[in-house]
Amino acid sequence: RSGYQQRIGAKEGATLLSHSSRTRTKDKYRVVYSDHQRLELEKEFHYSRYITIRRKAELAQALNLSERQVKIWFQNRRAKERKHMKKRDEIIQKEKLDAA
Amino acid sequence: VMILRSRFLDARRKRRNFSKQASEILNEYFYSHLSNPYPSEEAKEELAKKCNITVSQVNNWFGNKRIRYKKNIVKAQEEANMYAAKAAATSGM
DNA sequence: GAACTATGATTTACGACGCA
DNA sequence: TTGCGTCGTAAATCATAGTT
Repeated sequence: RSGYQQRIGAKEGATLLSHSSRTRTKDKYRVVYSDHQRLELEKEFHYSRYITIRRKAELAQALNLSERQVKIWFQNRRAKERKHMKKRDEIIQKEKLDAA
Repeated sequence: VMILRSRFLDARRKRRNFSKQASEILNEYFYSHLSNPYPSEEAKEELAKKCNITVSQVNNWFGNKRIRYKKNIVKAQEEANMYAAKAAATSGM
């Protein structure tokens, strides 16, 4: 799954400039979460990488975030973990310089 | 507790600029694929190898490059439009 | 060396697609 | 059909390196 069909074939410039119609119903493109919100989310993640429906509702309430934001935060957090894992063993594989 | 852990471990953000040579390779790819500056996973791996950086860094580089390139174009265009309008108003007087 | 700019990395929020 | 999962990304923001 590489590359989005919608972009393929777009004319130069148009590709980069056209995507401006992104919906984003939020007032701000993105908000910065407080240290407290981040800490609590991080604690929950440490407890379990996949949050339950119930805990999601409780956390959202406690942190004054929407359940959607909590859901997406967990998705992003797992993506971050995968990215770090990938980067770690990419570096390990780089120690193939023994040949050199 | 882990409060300062983020601030401290976030020191991963210690960075060094890429070598002039690596930047050259990345820019060559970007500008020769301006119509679709989205390298495939394979292309990213090849670029990473040639630049001696990780694939994540290639991803970061393209992400930053695309948005900054676009911003410069938009900014230049707005400036051009602003002066064009100003010139039009002046000559109109 | 303080101010400013460039640049690499990280953080929110989605769109597109997958699967149960 | 709903709904959460991943993947790849935009755009904003952060932190530091480089420049003036």
